[in-house]
Amino acid sequence: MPADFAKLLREKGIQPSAQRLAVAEYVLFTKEHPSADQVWAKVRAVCPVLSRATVYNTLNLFVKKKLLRELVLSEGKVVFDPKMEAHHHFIDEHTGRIEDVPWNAISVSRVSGLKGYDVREYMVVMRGRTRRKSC
Amino acid sequence: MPADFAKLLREKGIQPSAQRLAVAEYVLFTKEHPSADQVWAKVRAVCPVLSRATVYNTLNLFVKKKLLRELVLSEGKVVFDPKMEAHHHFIDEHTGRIEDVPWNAISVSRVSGLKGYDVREYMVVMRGRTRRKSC
DNA sequence: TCGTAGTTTAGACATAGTCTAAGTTTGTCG
DNA sequence: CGACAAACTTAGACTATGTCTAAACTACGA
Repeated sequence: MPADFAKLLREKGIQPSAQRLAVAEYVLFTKEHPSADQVWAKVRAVCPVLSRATVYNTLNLFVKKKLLRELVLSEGKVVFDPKMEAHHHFIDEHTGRIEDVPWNAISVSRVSGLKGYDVREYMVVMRGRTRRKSC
Repeated sequence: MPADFAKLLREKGIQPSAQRLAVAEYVLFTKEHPSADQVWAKVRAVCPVLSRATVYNTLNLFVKKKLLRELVLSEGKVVFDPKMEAHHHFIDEHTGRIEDVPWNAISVSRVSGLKGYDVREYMVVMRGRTRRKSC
C-alpha cells in the first residue's frame, strides 16, 4: 500500500483532490468487490463531504485510467439466455452484443481441483471484437 | 421449435396462460440476449395485453423452472475490482460474494484460435459454494 | 354456481446510474 | 498578490431497471 496516493494518482494523469484521495485509499486496496454505492457509504464515513455523483465520476475515471476494473457481464443489464446447455460467452466491445460460444470450442482445466471451492458451474467470458464480414 | 408450447410449459410445471405462451414463443428460441424490457417490447407487439410486471414475473418463473438462464455477474450491480492483472472470479451462490482466483490456478486453451473473434481478454467465471471453514 | 387458487394488472416504490447547472477549488500567469 | 480559466464537486432532477402491492380477473373443481 503506497504511502503517497497523490503521487500514484498524478502518475496516472489524475489530479489528486481530497475526494479522489479518499476514494482511492479505500477502493484501490480493498479485497471486497464493492458496488459504487458501497464505495460511497464507506468513504463517506471517513470524508463526509462527498457526493454520490463524485463517487461515480471518480470510479469511472479510475476505470478509464486503468486503476480499476469494472466487473460486469452485459452493459448494466440482466439479460436472458434460452440456451440451457453449458456454453461460453463472447462480448463485442463495440456493440455490447453477446454471442454464445460452443462448449467444446474452448477447454478449461483444473477447475474441479480448485482448493476451497465447490464449483457447480463455470463459463469463460471473453471480450474483444468480432472479425466477421457481415455484421 | 416445438409446435406445442403449452405442453412444454406444462411439463415444467407452469400453467400455460396466454401471456406466458407469448413470452415463451419469443424468448425460448431467440438468438438475441434480450433484457427484460426488450422482451416486453417484442412480445407486446404481438400480444398488446401484457403488463411489464407480468414479463418480469414470467421471466423469473422461467429461470426458476430452468427454461432460461440469467446472465449476470454480480447481483444486478456493477462492482469494481482493483486487481488489474488478469485473474478469474468465483461467485458464492449463497452470499453473492465474489472472490478472485489466481490466473495460474486454471488453464484455458484454444481461446486465441477461436474463429471469427479477436479476443482481447477473457476470464473464467465460476459459481458454487466456498468450502472454507471460517466464513 | 360458487369458491378458491393462480394469474394479471396498473401504479407505487426502490435502486442504480447519468446529467445538469451552479458553486467551489486549484493552478497559472501577469 | 490578484484574477482568470480550467478542473472539480455538489444537490438534485432525471432515466432506467427491477420489485412489490392490492385489486381485479380467470380457470376450474366441488
